[in-house]
Amino acid sequence: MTKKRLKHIDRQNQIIDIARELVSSGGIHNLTIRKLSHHAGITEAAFYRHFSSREDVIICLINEITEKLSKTINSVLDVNLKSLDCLEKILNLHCSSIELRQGLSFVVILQASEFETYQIKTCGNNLVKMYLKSIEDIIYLGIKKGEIDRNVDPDSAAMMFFGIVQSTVTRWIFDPEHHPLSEKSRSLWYLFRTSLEFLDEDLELHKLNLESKKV
Amino acid sequence: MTKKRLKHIDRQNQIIDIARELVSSGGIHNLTIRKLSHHAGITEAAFYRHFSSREDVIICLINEITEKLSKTINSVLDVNLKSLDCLEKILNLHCSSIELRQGLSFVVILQASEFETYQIKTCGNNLVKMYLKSIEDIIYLGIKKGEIDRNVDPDSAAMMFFGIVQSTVTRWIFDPEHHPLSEKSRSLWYLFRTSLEFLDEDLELHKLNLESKKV
Amino acid sequence: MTKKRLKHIDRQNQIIDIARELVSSGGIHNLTIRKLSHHAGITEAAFYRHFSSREDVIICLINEITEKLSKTINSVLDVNLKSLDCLEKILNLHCSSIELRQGLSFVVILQASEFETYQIKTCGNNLVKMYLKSIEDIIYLGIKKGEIDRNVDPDSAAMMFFGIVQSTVTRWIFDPEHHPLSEKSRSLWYLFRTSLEFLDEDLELHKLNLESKKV
Amino acid sequence: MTKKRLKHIDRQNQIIDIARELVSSGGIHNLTIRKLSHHAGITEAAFYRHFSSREDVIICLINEITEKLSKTINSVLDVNLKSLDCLEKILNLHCSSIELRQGLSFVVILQASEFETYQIKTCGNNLVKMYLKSIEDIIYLGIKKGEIDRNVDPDSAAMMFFGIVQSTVTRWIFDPEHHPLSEKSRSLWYLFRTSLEFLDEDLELHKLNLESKKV
DNA sequence: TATGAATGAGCCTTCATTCAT
DNA sequence: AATGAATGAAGGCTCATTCAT
Repeated sequence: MTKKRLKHIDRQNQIIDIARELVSSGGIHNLTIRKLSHHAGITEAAFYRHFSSREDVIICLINEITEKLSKTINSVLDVNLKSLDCLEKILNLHCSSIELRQGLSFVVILQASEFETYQIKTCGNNLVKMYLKSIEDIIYLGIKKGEIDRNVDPDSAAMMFFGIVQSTVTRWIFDPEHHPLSEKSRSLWYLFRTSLEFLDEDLELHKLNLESKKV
Repeated sequence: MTKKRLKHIDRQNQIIDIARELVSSGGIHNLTIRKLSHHAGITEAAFYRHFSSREDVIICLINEITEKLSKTINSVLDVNLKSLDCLEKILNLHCSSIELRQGLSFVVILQASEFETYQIKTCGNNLVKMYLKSIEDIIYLGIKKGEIDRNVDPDSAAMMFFGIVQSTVTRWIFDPEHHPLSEKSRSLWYLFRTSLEFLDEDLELHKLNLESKKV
Repeated sequence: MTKKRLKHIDRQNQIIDIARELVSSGGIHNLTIRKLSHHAGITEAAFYRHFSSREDVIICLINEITEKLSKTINSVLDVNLKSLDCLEKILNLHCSSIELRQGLSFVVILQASEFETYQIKTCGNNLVKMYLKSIEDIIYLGIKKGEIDRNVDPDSAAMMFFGIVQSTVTRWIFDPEHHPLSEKSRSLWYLFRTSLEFLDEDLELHKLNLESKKV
Repeated sequence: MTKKRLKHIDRQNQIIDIARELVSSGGIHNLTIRKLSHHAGITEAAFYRHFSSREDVIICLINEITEKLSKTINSVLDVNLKSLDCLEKILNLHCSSIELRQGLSFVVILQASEFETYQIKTCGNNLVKMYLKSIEDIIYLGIKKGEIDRNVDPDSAAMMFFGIVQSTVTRWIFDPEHHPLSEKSRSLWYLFRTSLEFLDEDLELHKLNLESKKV
């Protein structure tokens, strides 16, 4: 075992990682101090050196997910893409094998926290709020840049986007073989985009229309 | 206690009702035989006269929800409405206080079953499939009747509809006060409808376009 | 179901038979009122019409076994055989498939009752005493008739006979395939007989010896 | 309570000892985690620090008995005695108050394991096999050394020896006062010895016979 | 800093038995 | 003569957490 004598911060991160895996694979009540400790190669008592309670781990886990998710979204934003391409990229990232392997997607952890203590719920709430706000901002920008129909309500669109992610994950969880995450998300994406932009042919007509109005 | 000596069927229904409340208010691991029995005013041993196991209750609960949901959807279909109006009605029903009070909505129970035993998961899967199929059928009909754009993929649209319900419920659970179910669902609905039908102005342009092409 | 509405006595016998099977196949704590009732096709409450308690059934079972065993031994005695041939017959009966099928042999039920209530233990004690007494009587007769060495202590010999049955059954229970009841009992029987009678060659010498003494 | 905070190995041994007593005094279904814990002065939860399950204790108990029994037999063998004297010593040890007090004799534990799980049964089977093999070896040696009749089948003789132990214990359990273990075993032993060796008088005749044949 | 022993509350489930109908 | 509903005690076991060493 080379895992012994890790620094405090490293041990914490290790435990958080294990926590993510446990929740992903068996729901939040698969997250027990025993399993956490055993997987980390420490005693149950030693666990309490690094976290004050089970609640503490869950909160840290959610916060870490919030941060990572925020970073991921921001990294996509850095690239100078159209708003819709940004959203498409984000959706693809959610469905990528990478995110799945390292924690199934934030959706699962989020749902898991729904009925926990007040503090945990608050963290879950922050995660939702942060996520929706980020998506909302992208859509708002898209409207400003004329890429998205100005009649679209950014908040609702963000909710819808989140709904796509959620329903896709739910379906996938219940029947992983028949519903690969990536496939369905593609056709859902086209539908979603349709609701935001003008259909291609309509768009052209739209432009013509606008031009004729100008004249 | 005046509740003593109920008939088998009545006790079963009573227990299912309590089960629904317990899951709604505290997630599936708030559903314990102890709580179930105490709320029903019987001993834990007596519980086993009416259900063979904890799993049994959950399965019955999910099946009952599946049935009720199916009936609800069918009852809406009976009325000879446009497809989109049907869907709107269904969405409103999901958000109505009635459904909430008697079980928070099927979404919560569904999510709760994700990490339970194989049998429970199977029931959950049936619930999702039934629901999506019902919505899909309505959309398919709408396309046939020319009320919905024929380019729309019914399956994806159903998923999107389900996503709307899910994200709305999730948000509401985390912050019930700031996000009353009914309000948000309204604006989400308009967005959803837009993605299925032709936007009004575009529709006209569309017609014009078609006519000009004819000429 | 034609089993319903049996006469009291028939129902009792039926239950005793089921009890025997349950104990034989799973030890005495496989004998539960639930299993007894279900196998008999009656409710648990109805069981108490025929027996006053679980203890009652066990006592009746042991008594019935005591009676049957006594009859079996007596039936063998009727035939006018040599004492040793009687014992051999009895041993073979214990190992016969018939007795096994209808209750594995009294040995198992006997052992099962070792740590039950005082009353049950008393019945078990009666069974042992009756059995040993019967065997003892046969041996005593054999000595009187000059078929068995007069130095043999009938009580001890009976115990030894009982020991053969017990150890054979024990071995068989733990490894039924490698130790068929009938095979081993045969060679054990020869060994036992040797300890009672004179070895053939010695017997002849013995006779010669006696004759020479007479002269 | 002054017994608190024992070391793992000590607690384990203590629990095994209690287990032996419980089984001895009330059969295997008197061995409950509750009783085990109470007698050990710890909580039921604490029990699980030292054994993984009830099955685990039973297996450990049987294995420990197997080891001790093996050691006992081997210690007797060390002394350079005649085979028959060895067996007599072993029989006496089984009946000695020492072994009784510390676990009633292996016979009871053996019978207790008959209807338990596969793993427990396997351990019981090992115990029987080891015991019979040990006795068999002693008898085989006796035959080789000319102390035991060469016509004797060692396996059957071992079974017979085991049978003596079993029937003696059974009788004693059902009626401890009227059947002290030691008394009966003595006369049984003589009978058993007779079946292995030549009767004294016959032996002399035998010798004469042999001599006359030589002439 | 880490461990090993222990706790108390809770889990699901089965048992023999009772009693009103 | 039988049923259906209920009981109280006990079973094996897991949980998050504490504390002396």
